[in-house]
Amino acid sequence: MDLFQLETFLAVAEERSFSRAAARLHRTQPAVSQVIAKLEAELGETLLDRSSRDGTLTDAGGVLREYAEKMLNLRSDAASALVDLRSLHTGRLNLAANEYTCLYLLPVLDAFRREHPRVKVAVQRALASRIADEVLQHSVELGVVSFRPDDPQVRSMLVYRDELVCIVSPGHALAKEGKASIQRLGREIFVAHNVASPLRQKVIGAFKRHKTPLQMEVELPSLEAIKRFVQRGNGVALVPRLTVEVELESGELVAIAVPELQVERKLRLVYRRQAALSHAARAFLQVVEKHAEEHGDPFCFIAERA
Amino acid sequence: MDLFQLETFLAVAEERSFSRAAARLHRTQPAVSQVIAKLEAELGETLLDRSSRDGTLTDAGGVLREYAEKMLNLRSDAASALVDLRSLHTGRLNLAANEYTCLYLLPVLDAFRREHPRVKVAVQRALASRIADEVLQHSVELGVVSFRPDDPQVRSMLVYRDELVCIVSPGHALAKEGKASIQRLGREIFVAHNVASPLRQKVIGAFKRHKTPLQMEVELPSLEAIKRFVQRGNGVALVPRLTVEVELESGELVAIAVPELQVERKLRLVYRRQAALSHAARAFLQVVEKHAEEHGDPFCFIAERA
DNA sequence: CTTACAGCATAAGTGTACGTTATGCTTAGG
DNA sequence: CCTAAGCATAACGTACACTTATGCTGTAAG
Repeated sequence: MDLFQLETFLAVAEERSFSRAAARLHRTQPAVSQVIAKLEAELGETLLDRSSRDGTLTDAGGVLREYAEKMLNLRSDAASALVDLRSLHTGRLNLAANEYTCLYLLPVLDAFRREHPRVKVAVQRALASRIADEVLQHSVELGVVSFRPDDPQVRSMLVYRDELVCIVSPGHALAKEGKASIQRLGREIFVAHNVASPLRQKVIGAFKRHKTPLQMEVELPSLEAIKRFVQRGNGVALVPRLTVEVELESGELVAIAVPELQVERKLRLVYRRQAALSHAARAFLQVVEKHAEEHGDPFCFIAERA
Repeated sequence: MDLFQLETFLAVAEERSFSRAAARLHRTQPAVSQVIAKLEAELGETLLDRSSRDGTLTDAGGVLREYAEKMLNLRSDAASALVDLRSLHTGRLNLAANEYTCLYLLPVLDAFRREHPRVKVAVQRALASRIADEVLQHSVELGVVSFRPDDPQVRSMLVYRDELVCIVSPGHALAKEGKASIQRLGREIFVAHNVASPLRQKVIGAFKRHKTPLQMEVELPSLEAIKRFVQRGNGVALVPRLTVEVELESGELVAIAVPELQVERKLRLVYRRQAALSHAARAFLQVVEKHAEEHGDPFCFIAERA
């Protein structure tokens, strides 16, 4: 029992004639006869009442007709579901990002949603160290990380350049100056993020190189908490510029240039392989490219390892 | 997109491997590869992520899988529905009979229902003259009539011999005698059925042949009414024995033998063609045969024009 | 790093099966 | 009784799908 046979059978049942069905199917009458005969032989049932000459179905034919209609409907449903998927009228996009890189996603997601409003988007918060694994295990399709993953199965694409920026409250002694040496910073209380990250190591390394003591006596669990703490006039913090853009703009926080501490952060989209991605994910990559092109620096899009 | 392709696709999706799917389908691995490749080409979509080597589906593959499962389930549902039909676990039997011949059907229907309790039965009351047409137009599959239809498309089978019997009430003058000549009957009031039927013509003809006047002054619309009327002591009536068997047994009515009025009634099942009948109808014919064999005369089954 | 193996793709050859044209059979209508 | 319509059957060619054989790629082991 095949869809091809059922299609032929339904045509005969609807046209109430072998010859007319053949015409409709752009085949000859014997072809139709043979298909029906084979189907009947396979099922062990007569499907059409030849004696009546009016193409009436037998009881078995009537039963089969219902199922045949359902199956053929499902086939066209499936076809249009695939078209929907391709044209992004449906679909789902699973992303992973950590607290900080998540911020990068927001404007891109905005653009993506505008272009493909029917595609569901889910951003899952994850530790940066685990994102590559999640991509590999199909938990998510795309992830945002701030370092190049070493697993060769994971492709990545540079999507954003960020930098660490030293922030103080507007009322802070350093705020007026607008810059400070690393030695000067050493006299301040450092507010740190209490997650082990490559960022943290870089900062500690820089201080060590300049033989400057680092007073890291306050550790807070979220960037939001760090910002609020600094804003109240408590010490200084080194955070990705992306996370404080709004506050720097509004003057709630002030950035201090520290020549010895120019730490660049490269954000990358990581994914399995272009071909293995869903239509939604591929479309997302396109939006990212367009977004990068439109915004230029610091949204400097550089394709690496395409 | 064919069920065969979908079956292959589902096997691969479930086994998460082309090779294992091939083994399950008793085919070789290249065969599976080719089927999938062709399906993908036809749909213009990659269905399986080859890079992952763990047989994961792409988004299109995931969408297709759902539809494929539904379709294949429908196919097996259809197959078992046909088996149900064949084994008479389902089905429907439409019959037609008139007021009188309906009585013949009752014990047969009883036997049929005992054998095939899941088959629905509907007896439609119809005028004898229209039953052959209804059979031809597929309104019903089987009909019971008391004459051989002349339409060559309608097959018939003799299933029962009945006779006309003259009935009077137990208190009637003729009841004691148990028999009467046609001339004697001529002196009685005849209660007739007010439907034009071949039966009626036969009776009138017999009286004419014996040059006996026929006092047909009461016409009633149903056999039930005629029986009740005669039972009250009003005249006599000629009715099929089948319709008064119960009353003759219980003594509510008395049969009078009339040598000149021996009218035999042959009941026939009419139908289109054996091959065009539903499983239920064919089973019904078998039950009729068995019933006739078991009960012998007057259930004398004679196959005519098989 | 090299090798071996696992797994899918590709190629070439073969058989089945479906399509075609030609024709026969059955039934309805003139 | 003859003709026409409609389905079945026959004969034949082609195309598709299965097979075996082999290539390619990525992964794991030596």
